[in-house]
Amino acid sequence: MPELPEVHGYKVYIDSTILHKTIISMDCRDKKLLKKAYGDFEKFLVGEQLTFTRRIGKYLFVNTTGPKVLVMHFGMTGRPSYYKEADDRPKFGHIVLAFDNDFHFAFENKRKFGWWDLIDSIADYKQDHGLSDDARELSFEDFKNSLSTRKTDIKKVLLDQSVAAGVGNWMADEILYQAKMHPQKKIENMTETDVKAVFDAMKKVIEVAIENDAHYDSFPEDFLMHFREKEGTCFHTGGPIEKIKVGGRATYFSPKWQEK
DNA sequence: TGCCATGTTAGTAT
DNA sequence: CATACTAACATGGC
Repeated sequence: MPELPEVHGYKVYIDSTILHKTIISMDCRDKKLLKKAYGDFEKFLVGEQLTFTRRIGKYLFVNTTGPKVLVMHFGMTGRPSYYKEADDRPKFGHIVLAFDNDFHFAFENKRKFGWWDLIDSIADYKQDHGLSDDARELSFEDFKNSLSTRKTDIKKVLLDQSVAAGVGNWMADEILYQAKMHPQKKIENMTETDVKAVFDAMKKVIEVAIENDAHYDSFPEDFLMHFREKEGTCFHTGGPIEKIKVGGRATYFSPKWQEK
């Protein structure tokens, strides 16, 4: 479930493995994962090198020595994998690049919700897809301004990639737990102090998750991740963790701790 | 066996 | 245009 911290980790991994090597071939088992024609990917990637990456939210932009930028989105079940022997292709490595050092790069995607695209400009893409600045770098001013026009539940707004790019379902629950905010709290009923509390919690959750390599088990003991599953008990109140639907998404929270 | 999960996108409705 | 709701996408895991 790659959200901002996981994709950050993927970026670090990719930066340390496949940059500055010439791509000698590409293989794609399922063309549905490609947003452009397969021939375009071959044309613009084979013979080129990947130069540097940039992450905005859950999107990873990979610059090349050619005219195009490769965009990767990992969907719900994606991850990168770098390996040597062609026989070691991962089971769900649906897209593979081969490099001139004999190593391979697989874009693993168990449930095929991830995809690749080829674009001309990151700035234009960000604009056209309504992506906000990455949540890790987002300013409080921008966050506050995005919220000011909204009237719906805070959790729905947190999941909106035009508000805080990179926040996904588990992060939204964790942020609201840390901020002591009910997921269905209406934006219009939130004070500036409330908004700041959510913003600060968002920054904290992002940094803690990145520090721990998005490894949930090593998160602090008062993080919701540890008792998010059913039968969980709130660290602070000892009360139950409840599961509801907000915006069609499974939402876990502590009713005693997170008041409306 | 059948439901659930994840993130985005598209379609429709208000 | 903003917002909201639903379905679709794919498929492993429980």
